[in-house]
Amino acid sequence: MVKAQLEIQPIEEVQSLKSRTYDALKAAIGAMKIYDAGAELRLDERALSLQFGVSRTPLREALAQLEQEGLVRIAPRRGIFIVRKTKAEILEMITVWAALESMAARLATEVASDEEIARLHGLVDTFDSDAIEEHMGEYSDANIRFHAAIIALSGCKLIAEITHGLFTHVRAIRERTIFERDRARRSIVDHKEIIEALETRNGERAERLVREHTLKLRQHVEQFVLLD
Amino acid sequence: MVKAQLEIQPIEEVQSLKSRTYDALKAAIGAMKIYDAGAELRLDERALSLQFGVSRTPLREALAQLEQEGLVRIAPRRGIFIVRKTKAEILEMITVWAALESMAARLATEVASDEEIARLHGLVDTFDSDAIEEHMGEYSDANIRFHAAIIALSGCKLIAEITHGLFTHVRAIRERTIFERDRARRSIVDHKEIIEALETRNGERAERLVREHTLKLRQHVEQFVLLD
DNA sequence: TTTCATTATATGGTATGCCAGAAACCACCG
DNA sequence: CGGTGGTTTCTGGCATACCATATAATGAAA
Repeated sequence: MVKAQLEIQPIEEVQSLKSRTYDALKAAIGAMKIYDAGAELRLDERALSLQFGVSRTPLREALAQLEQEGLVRIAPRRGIFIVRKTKAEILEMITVWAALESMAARLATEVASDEEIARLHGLVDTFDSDAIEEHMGEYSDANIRFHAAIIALSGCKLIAEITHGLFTHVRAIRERTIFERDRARRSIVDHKEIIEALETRNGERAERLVREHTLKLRQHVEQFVLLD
Repeated sequence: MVKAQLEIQPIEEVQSLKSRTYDALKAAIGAMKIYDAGAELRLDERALSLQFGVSRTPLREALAQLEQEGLVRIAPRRGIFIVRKTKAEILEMITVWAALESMAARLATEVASDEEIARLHGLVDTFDSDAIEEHMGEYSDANIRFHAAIIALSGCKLIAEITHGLFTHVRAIRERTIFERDRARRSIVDHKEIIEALETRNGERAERLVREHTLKLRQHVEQFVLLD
């Protein structure tokens, strides 16, 4: 049915080539298996400018932003390289994640509505029962969504922003993670406990559970992920 | 005495105009009272390029980085504006700070040496006794150094990096903070407690004290800082 | 005098060309 | 055959010119 009134939609804000190039580059880097042995980490400005169909100027501005964000390193007169994070750096990222998400959980107990918290159940129940093994691939995504949901519940945009930035880096090593099947199951138990703490508005407990849960991940990565 | 062998020293790594412009711009913005009423928030590319004596290209790359960092906003065809953070955003930054520094304190109890922790005393004892009122200006700096020291003790570079970035924004409102004289005194008490928790390797307590201390600051800013 | 359309101008966006440094290549010499 | 010095080439750094759009200025019509 066509509405009687004008369909006003935000004018197609044609973004600048710089920002579009930025997005495209970021996506391309994200989709790349940069930790594989033979991975080509060097970026060629002129080649990229041809591939994207833009001149080097907006491309370079996009690269400058990616450099600021830590995704690439620009070596003057040497080349532009995709940055491989060291294992130590990944561990630090997870540590920061633990700090931020646990704070988010605490905030959530103060500001989130009962309905919002209840909605978390939908993000864990999906993987109840024994179907876990078959959905291991999906588990990781669902896992991420659960944690993102808690952060959203805190209402703190900055925490969401920072953790999202961290995720960009961390997910690149996801494929190098050896998921023992038991981890997913234990994880779900943790998640349910976290939800319960949120529901009972127990800020201290929610914070602690989230922190410990994420620090478990850190330890797991430290033990089982091969890097460097 | 002149040594018999050549004095090799790292060659003066002349930074690119882009990065030098970035530093200069960041410093200039930092030194500016951007929250004053009549503050000129608009930046003129061509004027800046003349003032810095560089062309617009490296200047724009520096601006792109500052935009990524959230210090300026580039409105296509409209202008480049220094970003004023809203009070809500400042509060979020302090919240993140609390989360990260409290995690840093926890880490410090695990990895810092006794000597390193002992050195913290030097950062609070300075303002012992009643000399506080006269040094109110310096207090703020010393305060910052104390917190930075704890973060350094954690050994987590990423926490240091992120909080440093936050500080860039937060210090801009420092001059708008009404410091009741009592706050500094209570602050010192808090600091001493924190040191004690670190010395006794009480991670839980150190984390809690730091969090509560910083959240006090948040509440103080919420109550007494005028913005927007 | 006010308003609206037109024009001018200012400002950021993009493309391009040249420059300098670094690396690769090569020829010459030991 | 290996190493050294010179030359070429490749790549990023920078400057500049031009373009597109937003805004200001201007003037004509109501």
